[in-house]
Amino acid sequence: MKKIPEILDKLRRTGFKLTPQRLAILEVLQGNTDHPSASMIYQSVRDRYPMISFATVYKTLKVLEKVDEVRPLTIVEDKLNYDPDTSPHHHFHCRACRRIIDVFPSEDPMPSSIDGHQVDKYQVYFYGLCADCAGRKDA
Amino acid sequence: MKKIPEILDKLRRTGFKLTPQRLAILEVLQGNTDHPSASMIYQSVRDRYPMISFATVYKTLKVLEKVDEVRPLTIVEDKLNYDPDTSPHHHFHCRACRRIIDVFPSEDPMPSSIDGHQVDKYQVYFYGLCADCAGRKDA
DNA sequence: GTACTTGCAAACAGTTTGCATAGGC
DNA sequence: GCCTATGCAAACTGTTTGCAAGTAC
Repeated sequence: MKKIPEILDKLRRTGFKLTPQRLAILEVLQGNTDHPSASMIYQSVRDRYPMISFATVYKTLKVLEKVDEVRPLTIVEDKLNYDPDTSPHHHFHCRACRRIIDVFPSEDPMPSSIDGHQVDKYQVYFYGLCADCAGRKDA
Repeated sequence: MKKIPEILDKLRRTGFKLTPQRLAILEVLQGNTDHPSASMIYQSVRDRYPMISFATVYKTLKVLEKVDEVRPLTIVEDKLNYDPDTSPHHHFHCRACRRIIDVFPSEDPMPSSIDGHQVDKYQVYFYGLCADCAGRKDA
C-alpha cells in the first residue's frame, strides 16, 4: 500500500470519491502488519469513526482491492484477511496464536507461467507453530 | 488418498465406523482430480446414494481430513475445495473456466522451518488463465 | 446537480450443530 | 447393547445486496 495521499490521488483519478470513512479505513490499514479481517478493521475504524457500518468496510475493501492497494488472503478457512502490503511476499499462519506473519523470501520470483498456464498472481501459505509459540511450549 | 480398502482399514483402526455413505463418498473422491467442493461431492454422491445428507458429507470430510486422506484447499474465496491427492503438489486456479488444476513442481520441498517458525504444512496457489482458456481467447 | 457513497436491514452461501433415530460392530 | 453415524432443521458466520437518504465534487 502506498502512502495515503498517493492513494487518495489514485482513487480520485479512478473516479472514486474521498469520504471520511474511506480515509479512516486507510489510516487503520496504513502500516498495519496484522493482516486484519473485515471485522477487525471494522472494530478499529469504529474507535475513531463510531458511525461506520460493516457494509462500508466491505465496499471500501473491494475498492482498495480493485486499485491494488490491499491484497485479500485466503490463508484462514472461512474468512478473508487483508494485507495492505501488496509487495510480493508470503505468509505464515501459527496454529497456536493464530497470527499471520509476513515472510519475505530471499528469492522466489513469481513464474510468469507454469505447465503452460499464464500466472497473474500467486500466494504461498505456510502453516505451523511460530517461533514464539514453539518457545512457549518448550518452557 | 490411498486405495479404498486401505482407507477402510485405517478408519476402522482409528475407531471410525464404515457406513455406505462413507464408502460412497470415498468412491466419488477416489482418483478425482477436479478438487470438488462439498456441494459438488454431495451431488455426485447423491447419484449413487440418493438419501445422503449434506451434514453427512461435511462430517465425513472432517473425518477424512483427520486421517489425512483428503486435503482442504482455500484457493477459492468463500468455499473449501477438497483434494484426495495428499501428495505434495501445488494448484492453479483459472479465472475463466474456474478449474483448479494440479501442478507438480519438479522440485520444491517444503521447508521444515522459515524465519524460525516451524512449518507443518504449506500450500502454493497460482492464479491466472489456463492454457485452454488462453488459447480460446486468441482464436 | 449528478453521480457515487453510506448505512441499514434483509438476503445469501457455505458450513456447523443439536438431537432423535438408525445402524455398525 | 453400546456407541458412533445419519439426517433433518435450525443456527451461525462471513459477506453481499437493494434501496432510500446523504454527500463529494
